[in-house]
Amino acid sequence: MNRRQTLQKKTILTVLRKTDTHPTADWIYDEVRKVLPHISKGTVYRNLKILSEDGEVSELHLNGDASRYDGKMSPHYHFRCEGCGKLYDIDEPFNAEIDERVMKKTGFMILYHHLEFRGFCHTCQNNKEREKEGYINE
Amino acid sequence: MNRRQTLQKKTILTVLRKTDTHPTADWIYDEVRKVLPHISKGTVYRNLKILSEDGEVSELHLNGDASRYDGKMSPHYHFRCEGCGKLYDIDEPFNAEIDERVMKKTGFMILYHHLEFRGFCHTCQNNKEREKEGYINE
DNA sequence: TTAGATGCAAAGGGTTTGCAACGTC
DNA sequence: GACGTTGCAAACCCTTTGCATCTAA
Repeated sequence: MNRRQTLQKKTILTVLRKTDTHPTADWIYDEVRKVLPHISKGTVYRNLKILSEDGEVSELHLNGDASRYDGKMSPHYHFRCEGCGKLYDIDEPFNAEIDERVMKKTGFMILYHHLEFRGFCHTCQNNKEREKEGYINE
Repeated sequence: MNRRQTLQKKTILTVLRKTDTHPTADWIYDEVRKVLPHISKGTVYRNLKILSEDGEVSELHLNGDASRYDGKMSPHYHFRCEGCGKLYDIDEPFNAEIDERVMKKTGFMILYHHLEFRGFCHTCQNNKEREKEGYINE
């Protein structure tokens, strides 16, 4: 099962590498269609799966909605706002020792870890303030 | 919008508290049906969402499959085996300071964080060994 | 009494898949 | 030429929802 280099796959990877966001398959599909108008969603999904298996991108399963994909492969952490759902990269030093420590303790072979912070971003904190003050009601 | 205590909700919570696994809604549905044979899946989903909103259980979005629910509410970490997909609780001290630190650095209001280790469990490590030795082929 | 909860079934929505045609190696 | 890949559409499957009925408070 040897992988082939297709225009579709290359374009998907380019799109993903070019953005700083963590797009959904749907967004990627729209973006790729600007270059390859006839690409199908199935192809996008198939390639995202392949790229993820090959370690070219990572698939993030963060909430109940659609998967998101990350073209930034250096280890880094995330922050998700529970107000607006936006995902941010966190510039916090990656802790490599913790894998080692847990590996020793558990005997599991640990390859990496995901760390995600949850809370409210600046905008949503402000909105909460305004809610409290009575400007916004639900 | 006042919450009511129903037999369905109580049973779901009991089932979830009694297990050490991280079951899917479907497994919970089957389990609850042993006691309440006429409960519907919609009710299970609705209650899981309510319990999760109320902080009684937590909903884990770990991979592309179905959501899993965790009745253990004390903060703890997870390990997911990439071989068999099994999820384990990790007995590693919960790091509360890191929230504080990232909060100061970013200005985000951080409430909590999720940490998940990935790799291979004991069984799957052994299987990989056997694969290498040629006993298992793909 | 009344508004929240249930059961049922249908709809939703992201993702996967079967298949014939196509393109890469 | 062989076989991995594509486009298309239908199928899948987990989850949500509308609605009449029921029930906890």
